[in-house]
Amino acid sequence: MSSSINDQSECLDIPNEYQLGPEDLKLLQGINRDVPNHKETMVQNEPVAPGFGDFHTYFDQRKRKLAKQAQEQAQKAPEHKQIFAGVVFHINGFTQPSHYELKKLLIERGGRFLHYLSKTQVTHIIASNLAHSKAKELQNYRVVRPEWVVESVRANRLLCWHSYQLGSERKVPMVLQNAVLANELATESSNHPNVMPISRPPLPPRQIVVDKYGEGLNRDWVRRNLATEKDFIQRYYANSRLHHLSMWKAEMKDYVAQLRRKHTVKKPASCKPVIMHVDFDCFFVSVSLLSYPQFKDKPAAVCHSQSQMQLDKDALEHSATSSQIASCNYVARSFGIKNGMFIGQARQLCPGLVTVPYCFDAYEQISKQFYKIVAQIADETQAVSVDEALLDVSNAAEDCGSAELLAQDIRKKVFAATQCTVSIGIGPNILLARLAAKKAKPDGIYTLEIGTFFDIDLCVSDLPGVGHVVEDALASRGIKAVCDIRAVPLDMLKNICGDKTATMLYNFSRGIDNRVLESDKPRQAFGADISWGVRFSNQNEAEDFVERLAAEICRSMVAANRIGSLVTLKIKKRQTGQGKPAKFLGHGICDNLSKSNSLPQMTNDPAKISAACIYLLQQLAVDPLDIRGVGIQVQRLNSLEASTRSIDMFAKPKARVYGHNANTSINAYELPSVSQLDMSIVNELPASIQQELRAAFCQRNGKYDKAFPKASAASSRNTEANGSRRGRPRKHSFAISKNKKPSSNLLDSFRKLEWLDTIMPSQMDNDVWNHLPINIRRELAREYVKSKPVVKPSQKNLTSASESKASQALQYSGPTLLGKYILADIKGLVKEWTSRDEPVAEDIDEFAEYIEKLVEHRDLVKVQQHGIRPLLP
DNA sequence: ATCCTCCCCTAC
DNA sequence: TAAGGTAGGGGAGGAT
Ligand SMILES: Nc1ccn([C@H]2C[C@H](O)[C@@H](COP(=O)(O)OP(=O)(O)OP(=O)(O)O)O2)c(=O)n1
Ligand SMILES: [Mg+2]
Repeated sequence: MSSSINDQSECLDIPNEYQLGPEDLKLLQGINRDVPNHKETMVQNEPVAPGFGDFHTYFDQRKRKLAKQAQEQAQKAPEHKQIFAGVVFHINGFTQPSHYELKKLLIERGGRFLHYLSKTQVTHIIASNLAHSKAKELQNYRVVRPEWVVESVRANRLLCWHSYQLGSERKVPMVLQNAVLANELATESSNHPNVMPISRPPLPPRQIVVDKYGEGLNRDWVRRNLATEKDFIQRYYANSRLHHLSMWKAEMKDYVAQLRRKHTVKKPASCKPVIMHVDFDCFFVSVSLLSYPQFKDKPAAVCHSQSQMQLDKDALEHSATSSQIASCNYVARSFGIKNGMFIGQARQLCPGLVTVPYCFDAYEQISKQFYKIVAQIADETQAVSVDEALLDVSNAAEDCGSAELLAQDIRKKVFAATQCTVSIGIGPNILLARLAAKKAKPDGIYTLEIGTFFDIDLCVSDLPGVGHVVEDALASRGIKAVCDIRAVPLDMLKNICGDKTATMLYNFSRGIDNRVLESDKPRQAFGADISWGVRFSNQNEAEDFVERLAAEICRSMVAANRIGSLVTLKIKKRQTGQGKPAKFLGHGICDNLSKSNSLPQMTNDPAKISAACIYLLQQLAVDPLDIRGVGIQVQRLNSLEASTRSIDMFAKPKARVYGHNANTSINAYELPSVSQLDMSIVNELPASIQQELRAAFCQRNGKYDKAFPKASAASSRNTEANGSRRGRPRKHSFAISKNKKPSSNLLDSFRKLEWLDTIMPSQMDNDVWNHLPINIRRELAREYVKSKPVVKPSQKNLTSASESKASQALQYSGPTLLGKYILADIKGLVKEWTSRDEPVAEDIDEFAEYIEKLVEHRDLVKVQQHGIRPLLP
C-alpha cells in the first residue's frame, strides 16, 4: 500500500522526503563507508602432498567410466531417424503408452530423457493428465500429450507440438532459462523447428522459483529479494542492522587497538580500579529521531516497515508484519515494546507507535565521535558495540577528582558532539559497571560498589551471559533471582549449566568479576551468515550462493591481511514438517548442520575457500529446497605478513594430520541419526552391512547426556541416549519397523531417503580432496562453480541443471539412479516422483534397482570378503 | 591430557 | 515486503 521506500538506494533506505536535516549533515560529513580493498592476494605454488595413493585411482576410474559411457552411446547407434534430436523431455504422471514405451520411442530417435523436471533443460513435458496444482505450475511449459510422440514416430518426423498441447487452450510456453521459444525463434536448427537448440544462451534469465509453501516467491518483487539474485548479498547487507552491528563492532575494536598501539598508555595499578560502562540510550532510534524531532516524545521505533498504520486500527489487526524493531525509545518501552520485537506485535501493544527509518551512516558517524571522545579520556577502552564501550578510568577518575565527575564530563562531551545521550554505569569491575549502567538509564549515571550490589534486586537474566537457555535451566531448579544462586553450591551449579558458566554465575552472584578489559586481541574468525531470503530451487543455485558468500569473506580477509586454514560451512535446514516461516522470507524452524574442512595451507583465496565450501555443501547433502540459511567461517588464522616470511604457512598451525579413511568403511561422522533409518530397508541389507551399520551407530551413541543444555528442550528426566542432538535430526526410533509388504516399505523410504547416507559412498574423502594438488582442486572447483560468462552456452546446456556434478564424475564411479548419485539429486528425483501423486511403479522399480546396485557396489569392495550375498529382491 | 569436530549460547 | 549477522565462550564426545 504505502511504502515508498526506494529499493534501489545503495546505502540508505531513507525516502527522499525523510533525508536528514541540515543540522545533521555535519555529522555525516566525511562519510567513508568502508569499501574493502580489493587487493588480490593469492597464495601460489602450493606443494603437492606426498604419498597420495588414491589420486590415481580416482582418475583411472574416471577414465574407464568415460570410455564405458562412450561405448554405450556408440551401441545406441541410430537405426531410427533422429527425429527427436534436441528434445529434452520429462514425463509426468500416468501415461498411455507407458513411461517405458515413450522413453524408448524418444531415446531411440535422439531424444534425451530427464527423470525430473529440470527447468533449465527440459524442452517438453509429456503428460496425459495433470492435477490442477501441477497444471498451474507447468502453465509456462510445453506440456504435450503422449500422442505427440506416437504420431511423430508414426510420421517419422517431428510434428508440431502445438496440436498436442495438453489442455488445448494453454498459452504458448515461455520456456525457461536455456530456452528460446520454439517455432518462433529456433530457426537455425531448421530441421527441428519445434526444438529448442540446446546451444541457445539463456534468454530470459528467469526461472520459476520452486515455492512449496505458498510464500509467493514468484512475485516479482519477492523474487528480486531472494538470495539467488546476483547482488543479493550486497543489498541484504546494506539493509541488515545485525550485519552492520557486527561490522561496526569489528571496526571499533580495530580503532581502539590502533589507538592503543599508538599511545601505549600504561597505568600504574596503584589506584583503585574504576570501570565505566558507557552506553547510548536507545541508540538507533535516538539518532534517527534527530531527523524527526516532531516524533521525539511519541512512542517511536526504528524498523524497515515504514507504513504508519496508526490511523487504520482495523487493518492493524490483520497486518502482523514480521519486520523487526531494532530500537525503540523509552516512551515506546513504557508500552512493553522491546528491541527485536516484530512491528506487528508492537503495534498491538501500542497502536500509535511511530516508525522511523534506519540511518546507518549516521549511526556510524556518531559512534566514531563517541569513541574518539571516550578513548581519549580512558586509560583503557574496550569496544563492546557500536553504541557501547567499557572504559578503565582508574587513573582518569583519580585525576578528575571522582568517577562521577568524570562520567558527567563524558556525557556532556558526547552530547555536545552527537546530540544524543549516553548513560554511564560505574563500578569496581566490569560486571558491576554493567549492572550499574542498566540502573543509570536513561540519561543518567549510577555507581555500584560491591557493598551496594547486594542491595539491589536482580533476577538471573540480568546477569551478563545469562540468556533464555540458562535462565530456563536455572528456573527449572527453582533458581530465579541472583540471591537464589548464592544459596546453591558450586558443584550443583556445574551440574545444571556446565563448569564455566557455573563458575561465572557463582562469582557474578557475589559481585565478583575478575575479567580485565581487553583491547587488542586479534580476531580469530572471519565469517558470513545469511539466513534470510535463502530459497533455492536446485543445487546449482545453492552452490552459486555459497561461492558468493565465500568470496565475501575472502574480501574482508584480504582487507585485513589475514589468511586461514579451517573452513566451516553451516547450513540451516528446514525442519521436517515446517512450512512457511513466521518471518517473511525468514528461516523458520531449522536444524543446523555444520561441517568443517581443514585446508592444507592457509589462504584467503576465494577460489580455494569457495571450493572447500562447495565440497562441504555436497557432503552435507541437504536438499537444496530445504536450505534456509548458509554460513561460512574461516578460522585458524594467521597474519599474511607473519606467514609469508616463514614456512609455517605451509604447516597449518595446530591442525592434526589424520590418515586416510578407507572409502569403503562406514565413517561414523557420515552417519545420519539412527532414527533416520528405515529399518524395513535396513533389514533387507546384507547381514554384514547391517552389522557394520549397527557397530557404527553404537560407536556414536554410546554415551549419556548431561542435563544441560539439552534439558532445556524437554525439562529434566529425558536423558535417553536419544534425547539430544538437534543438529542431525532424528524422526523415528531405531526399533520402529512397520510391517508392510516390501514394495510398500520401499515406497515409504522414498519419502525419507536420508538413510541413503549410510550406504552411499559420499563424495571424495576429505583428505583426498585436501591433498589434491592445488591446480587439480582449482580445476574441480571451476567445474563446481563455473563462471557463466566464459562458458559457451552449449557447454552449459550439457551440464545438468542440477548442475556442476561434472566434477563429481571425476570422483564417483559407483552405481547411479538414472544418472544421479548425489544424495541431493536422488532426493530431488524422488521428491519429484512423489511430490504429487503416488510414485509410478516404474520409478519405484528403478529406485529398487538402484538400491540393489548400491549394495552390489559395496559387495565388490567390502561385502564379498565377508562372503555374504545381498538379500534384496 | 589435549586436540579435534560439531555443535549451542550469548550479545549487540 | 523485508533485509533473523557474527565473534567468541563453551561443552560433549571422540581421536590421538
Ligand atoms: N535486538 C536488537 C538489539 C539491538 N539492536 C541495535 C539497535 C540498538 O539501538 C543498538 C544498541 O543496542 P542496545 O542494547 O544498547 O539498545 P538501545 O541502545 O536501543 O537501548 P538502551 O541501550 O537504551 O537499552 O543495537 C538491534 O538492532 N536489535
Ligand atoms: Mg544502547
